[in-house]
Amino acid sequence: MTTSLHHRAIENLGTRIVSGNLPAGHVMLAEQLEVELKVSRSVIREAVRVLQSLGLVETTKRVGIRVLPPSRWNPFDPQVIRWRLASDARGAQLRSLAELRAAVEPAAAELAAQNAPAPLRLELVDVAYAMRDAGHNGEVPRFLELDIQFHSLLLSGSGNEMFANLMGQVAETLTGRTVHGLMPDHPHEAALQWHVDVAEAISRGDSAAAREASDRIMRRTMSQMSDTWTEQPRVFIPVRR
Amino acid sequence: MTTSLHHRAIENLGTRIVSGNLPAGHVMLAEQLEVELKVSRSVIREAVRVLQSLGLVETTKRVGIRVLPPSRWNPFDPQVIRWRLASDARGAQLRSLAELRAAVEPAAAELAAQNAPAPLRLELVDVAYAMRDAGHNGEVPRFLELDIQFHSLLLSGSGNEMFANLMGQVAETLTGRTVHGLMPDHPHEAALQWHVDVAEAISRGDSAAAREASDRIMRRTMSQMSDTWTEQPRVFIPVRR
DNA sequence: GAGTTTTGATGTCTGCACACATCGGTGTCA
DNA sequence: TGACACCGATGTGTGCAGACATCAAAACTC
Repeated sequence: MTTSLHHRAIENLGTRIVSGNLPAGHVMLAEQLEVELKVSRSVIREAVRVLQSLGLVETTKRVGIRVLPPSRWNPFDPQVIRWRLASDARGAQLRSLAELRAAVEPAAAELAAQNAPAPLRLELVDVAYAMRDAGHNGEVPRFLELDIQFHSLLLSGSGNEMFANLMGQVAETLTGRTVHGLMPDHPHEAALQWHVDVAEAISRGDSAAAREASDRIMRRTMSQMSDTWTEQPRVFIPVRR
Repeated sequence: MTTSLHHRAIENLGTRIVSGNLPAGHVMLAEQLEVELKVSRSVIREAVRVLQSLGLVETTKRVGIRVLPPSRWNPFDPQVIRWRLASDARGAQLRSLAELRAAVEPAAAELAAQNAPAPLRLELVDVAYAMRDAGHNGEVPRFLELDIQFHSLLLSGSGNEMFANLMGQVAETLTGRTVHGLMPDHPHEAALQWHVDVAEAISRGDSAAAREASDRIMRRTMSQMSDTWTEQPRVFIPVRR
């Protein structure tokens, strides 16, 4: 009752498709889904429309509802990301997000140093120092919270709405990293200082220093996580012409 | 006739919302939309469901269909990007995409040098040299085509499906740049060589050189376009806690 | 001001007509 | 006789109309 029926239908089909349970090329009939999910046609139709806009299925007359291959999915949609994180491809999704983050955050730091509003800069500095303290004291949950806030502020301060939109996904990777025990109780001392460096550089408008310090953080986290990813298969999306 | 009714309804409402014609907070009634667009209720409902999944509207009982502020839109959705490119915010959208591209492409080049399949590397080299020739001969349309192909191959070769998915948007920015007369008839000589450098570096698996050459290309294009963007207002998305 | 009732919009279900892609049969021609 | 083009039957999504259920905002009562 808490969520609407069509929403539940979307979740059901979305998770099954992304998990590979419903493979690409598999065709379903609207009528069959009605009885399977025990909902009416209108609910099915609304759910299919949303899945269609996400690139997960296509509908063809006289054929039915066909599941599309992963290369057609919208990899930036929050729902698709969530479903992938809940599937066997969780590792590959985390790597993709981490690579994206590693590319974007230094650029965001550079832009934030140029454009961020003054209050945001001040808050960023406060959070960086609070992070350092929490890290020294081994307060893991508080450190995670501040870490998410720091990187959210950084992305938001870039003034690029696409960068800012990655906040949610970044939070996923950070929490995922701590939940999976990939974070030590006491974060690396240099990394803590680099966060402070980023905040201070942004605060004084030094875009080059901000980018460089952020880049250092990203390179460290990437090298830290790369060990666990080597076995993840990479997917090459063909070029559409 | 070629497009379905619900698709036309999505286009109609999507363009009007993104253009600001239907401002944030504006509420509509499904019944009212039926008569306005002269379609049945089911068409309206399916369209609203899709717009809801894009974060453009929310539905509340007893209130209606409320338009959400831009901070809630999904800035990575291809439809949203297309609507923004067709609106007054075209400049801001192009800048966001260019900033994203500038951040991602060097990282993609680095990854491609490590992971790209052999045939893709060869094709990339061919395209780079073809680009250089087309640039020297002032064949503008052919150059644009090859330019798009080059950067598509690069992103695709990274093996990161999120990077690869930016192909379409990158094509938009490149065509938009030439259409708007921002491209000279004879591209910068050094830039042409940098493209070759990227391809060669990827071909021989030199990830550092690939990143550096790609970074040079990006820095040049950004500085080239920055003049036209200075007047575009930046939007700061608040941090959600 | 707190609790209750009313109200009005979305949410869900159902039956029907239509459009149209696919498939198989029919007819024509070589 | 065989190959091919045509064409109608069939099945499925698409669109429509109307009914009832649900639930939260708003009005009302105490």
